[in-house]
Amino acid sequence: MNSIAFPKINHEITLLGGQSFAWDKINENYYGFVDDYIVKLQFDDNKEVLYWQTYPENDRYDIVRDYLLINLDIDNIHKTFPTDKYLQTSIDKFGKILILKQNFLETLISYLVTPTNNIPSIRYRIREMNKRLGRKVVVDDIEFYLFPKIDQIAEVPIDILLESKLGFHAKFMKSAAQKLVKDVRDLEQLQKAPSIELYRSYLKSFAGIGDKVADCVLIYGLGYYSEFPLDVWGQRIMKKYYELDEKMKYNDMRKWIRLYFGDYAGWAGQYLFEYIRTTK
DNA sequence: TCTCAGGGGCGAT
DNA sequence: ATCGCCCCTGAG
Repeated sequence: MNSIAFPKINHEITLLGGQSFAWDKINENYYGFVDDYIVKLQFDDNKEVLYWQTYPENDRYDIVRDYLLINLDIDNIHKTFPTDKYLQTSIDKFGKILILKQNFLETLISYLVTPTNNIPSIRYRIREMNKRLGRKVVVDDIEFYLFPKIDQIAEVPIDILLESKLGFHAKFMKSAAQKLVKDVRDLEQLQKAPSIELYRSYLKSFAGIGDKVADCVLIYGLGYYSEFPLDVWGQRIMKKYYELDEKMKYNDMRKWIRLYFGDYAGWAGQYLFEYIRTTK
């Protein structure tokens, strides 16, 4: 395994906390599917050193660096946060949490599975799909499967997705994949002149993507850290802990949050929800 | 064995 | 604007 100095990141929360469904912790090692690779990570007890390797092609540091935002100074992000007792307590308690830079297409497809599913269930279903459509990579005698290519999902018979237990999400996934294949030119245009509002309205033009899923794709798949996905649970927390109006709507709440938490509101959300989830 | 909610969104009223 | 329903799984 390769090693690099790595700032103290709470890897447990970062990798298994629910922003990504790609990681498994097996014998103190983390294995995850990232683009065309299985990535293996290991952290020393002091969280100062990261050991890593990529498979089947080894030593792809660029993949690890970009995915884990190795060169980003998280302290600078913390400085943008408001003085807030919950946030501060959470950072003191958990240390640094990272928002992973996930593949855009994978994030979009994966979050179509999230409505009315819990995290273990989402992870299970995505792995079932990967088994059927993704490339197999064996690491440490364990079989892993990569996330399928978007055109594979576009062309796959719907039955294969249904066998993967994707249920009523299957048709959304397939039609989304078809739309993504068809929209290559539009996506290139969006990448040339990226804008959060253009991306948001593009995302919401997909069947199966509403406000919440759109925010998830914006922050986790596109790196718009100002976005703060609000599931029913998050809305409940905001109402209770920040005394927001009981009838406040999604978009009004989003505006309030953006104003209060600042440019990295979504990043702040990782700390906030983790804290409240574990100390309620 | 059975019911039911689980990190939403859609379509019909 | 509100309200069933979507498919499947595991918890109780």
